[in-house]
Amino acid sequence: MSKILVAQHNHKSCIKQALNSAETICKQKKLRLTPIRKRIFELIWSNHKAVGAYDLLESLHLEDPKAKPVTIYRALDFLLAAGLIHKIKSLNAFIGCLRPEISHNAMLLICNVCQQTDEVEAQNIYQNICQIAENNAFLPQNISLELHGVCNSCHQIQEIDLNNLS
Amino acid sequence: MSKILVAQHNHKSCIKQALNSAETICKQKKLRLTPIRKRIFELIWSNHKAVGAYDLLESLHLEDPKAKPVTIYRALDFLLAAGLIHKIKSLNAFIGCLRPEISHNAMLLICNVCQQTDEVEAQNIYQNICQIAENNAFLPQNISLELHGVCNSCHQIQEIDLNNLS
DNA sequence: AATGTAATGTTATAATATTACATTATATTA
DNA sequence: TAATATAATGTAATATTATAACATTACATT
Repeated sequence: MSKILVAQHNHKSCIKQALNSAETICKQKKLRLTPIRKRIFELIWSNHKAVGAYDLLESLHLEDPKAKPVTIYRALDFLLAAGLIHKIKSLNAFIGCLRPEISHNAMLLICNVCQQTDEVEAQNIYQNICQIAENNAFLPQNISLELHGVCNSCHQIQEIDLNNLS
Repeated sequence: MSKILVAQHNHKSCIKQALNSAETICKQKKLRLTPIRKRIFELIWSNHKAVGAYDLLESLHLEDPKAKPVTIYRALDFLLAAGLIHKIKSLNAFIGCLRPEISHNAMLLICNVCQQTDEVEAQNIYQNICQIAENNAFLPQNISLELHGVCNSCHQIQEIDLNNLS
């Protein structure tokens, strides 16, 4: 089951699409997606797991041994500001945004088993949150909503494993 | 307005109540609220602002110059596990839990102006989140929900300031 | 009192992130 | 196009947050 799902996901086209999208957005917003920024964006997109800044640095070192932490953090700052990636605060890690073209109210679903992160629309939750804020006379500026758990694939694998054991 | 609100809040009794509550809970759960843990709990409760681990260390150093980071982190781990404090992931900081006696589904309201943090019940949001998770075949294990913005007091102050200026 | 478990002491270091200043590349406009 | 301003990158140092490993002490249980 899991293997089939993996096979179905053509990640190369996934990266390509993300890059195209990023380039379009940067052109529109007149932001400069320089080679470094683009490369780090690609590295973030190398899979669907959140990646730490120093993991990125390690990857970049293969191509540019002189790269320094600040290189990574500058690129991350740019990509965050451009809305092209998310920072997962509970992990101090970064993940590509699945829908950068629209300002969306998303919730991150972070799998504790396979570490893959998904992003789903959560407009009504955001409305709910803003309502509660309003009830408390609190002006919302930034929402951080992260859900850790077990994704569908991993859950199915666990079920299968349990069946095999019994 | 702000001054009146501050005056209304008797923080000494606030700390005292938090401590009583913590002691009751630890007794119930057979957890050991040792002097160190208790002291760090008090330091966290010294105001309603989230506090960093190294700020706590600095405070503790006034009483115990030999205290080390790990002393703080161990106490924090204990207090977190006991449900007596929260970690605010977006700040890497810690805050006393307002309702440790009940397992509650809370949302943290973090003021970007005065840094004070409030905690409000958000049962329906949690239900919402779990519903969306279910729709995505995702098993929720842990929710991190942090809302940054401007609290009532600070908002009122801003309004007053604006009035004065005009 | 003997023993096992939990808590703390102590040292070192890992992991994450930023500051400051020099240099280079790009954009703007004179 | 050259002059200038602004943005991006290079480089070194350091700040901030957090954990690992092992010794010792305190506490709980028998």
